[in-house]
Amino acid sequence: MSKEITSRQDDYAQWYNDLVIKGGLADYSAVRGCMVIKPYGFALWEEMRDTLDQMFKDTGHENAYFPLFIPKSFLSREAAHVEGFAKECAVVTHYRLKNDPDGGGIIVDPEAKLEEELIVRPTSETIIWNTYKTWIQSYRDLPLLINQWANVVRWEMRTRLFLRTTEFLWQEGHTAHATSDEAVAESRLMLKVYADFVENYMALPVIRGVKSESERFAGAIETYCIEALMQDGKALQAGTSHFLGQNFAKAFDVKFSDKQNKLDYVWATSWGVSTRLVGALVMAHSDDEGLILPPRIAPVQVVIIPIYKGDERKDELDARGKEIANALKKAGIRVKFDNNDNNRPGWKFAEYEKKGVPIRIAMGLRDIDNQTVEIARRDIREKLTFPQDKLVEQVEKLLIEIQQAMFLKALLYRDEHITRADSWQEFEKLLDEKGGFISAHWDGTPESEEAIKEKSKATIRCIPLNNPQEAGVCIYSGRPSRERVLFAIAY
RNA sequence: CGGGGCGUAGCGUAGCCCGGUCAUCGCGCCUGGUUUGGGACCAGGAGGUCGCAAGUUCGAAUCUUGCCGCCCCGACCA
Repeated sequence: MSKEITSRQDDYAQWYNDLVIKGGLADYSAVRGCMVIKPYGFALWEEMRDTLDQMFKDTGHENAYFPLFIPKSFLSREAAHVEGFAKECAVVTHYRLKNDPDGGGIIVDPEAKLEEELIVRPTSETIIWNTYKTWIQSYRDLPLLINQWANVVRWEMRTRLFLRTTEFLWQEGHTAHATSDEAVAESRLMLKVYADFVENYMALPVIRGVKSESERFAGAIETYCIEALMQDGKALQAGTSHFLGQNFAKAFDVKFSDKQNKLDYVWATSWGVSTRLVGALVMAHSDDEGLILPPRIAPVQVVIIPIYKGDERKDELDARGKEIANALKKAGIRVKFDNNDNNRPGWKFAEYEKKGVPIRIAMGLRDIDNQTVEIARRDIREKLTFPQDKLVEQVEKLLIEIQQAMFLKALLYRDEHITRADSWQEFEKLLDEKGGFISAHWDGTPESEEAIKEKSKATIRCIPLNNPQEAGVCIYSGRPSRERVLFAIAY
């Protein structure tokens, strides 16, 4: 990313929009705040989704599906929850349209008003816990470990492609447990799953932590989160896992009999990641030439581009290209052989760079004669010539190398952008000039947190897990503090 | 919902101050040909109620008023 682009916020927004749109991931739609995810973008999401889905299953979870609509009364059962979501709900009030008797178009039939309005789910805790009530009677029914892949709607005031759209795709896990400890362990386990996925597949280092009280999920006792850093120095919450205590069990009256036949409310967790992860990927890894996708989740890992000379030996080039593509495919590599003759090689090079394909293999007559190919790495934009034999091994090795290099580059950037501040002046100066995470003492009160947010726009992103205890004074209030927490301007 | 900017062909735009061959240019698209190692070239062609509505005027993309939509910033948030 160039200096000029980082220097101004609106240019950075433009840079990001261009990456998403020109990279072929998504477009704005006719509906305000919603986006169309294009085939390439959806293929990327599918790679991420399928990987996560397997990780959930490997940790004992099952998929299910719950309704899109939530009766209004459900939402009000948990007080903090309703407060958190009421302001951004889409509401269904009618179920029929009719022709306008005054001519012209079509109108909502006033006679088709619903007795109880339906809320388009902003999240599914309420409808799910209403269901769990009928599923859980005994400790033998526990733990209940369910995930759903779904769309949700939150009527946000301002939207951004992938990062915040009115409708978005996500997964939400909702589990029920016999003990508090078990539920806490579950929410921590899922945080680990998320962190592993984002770091190992998305090549994006994250900080694991817990949210402060005021940043907590509406209805949670504890919110665990992973926080990533974007190239403009702003933080992005990449995933959350909540320990819900017995709040939802109480609100929806979900009790179980333990081994001693004693009735108790169950303990709950919920956890989710969304298509926002795609946005994180784009912002964290791209450069001015376009997207850079990490090999492990790139929908196309290798693109092969033949370079023709008229019709001369075209068949030979095609045959050899397909052969190489098949060999790579057999090794489990996602490969595309692009011999579309409508575009010239230079155009294709640029196009696949914009799409972030990790490896490009170019092959012309020169290569056929020399038994070589040209391999170009997207991440460091390096071109090298390799012999065709052992190409599969070479590509496999390179994909791993790229994955590692991308993670290390992001890690280096992230670590360089965690800075300690010991005074308010230092804190403001860092926010203004450097950005990133700022590690500073905080007195632990919501009042100081709020005042800091008000004055600096920075929020507490998290209190890192296993945070070292260290005596100090709050950068805002001057009162004693036991530990540093991470502040940042966030998306 | 506040502040800023913008709506002209599929996309990006010039023209708007100062009303009158003015609907500009680039990309893309279609046809034919030559091409293909970093976004090809030549020739020909299609595509527009200048966001919508009203007003001023002999005459409006251009001036006035109202509306609609979009983007960016802020508040809100994953």
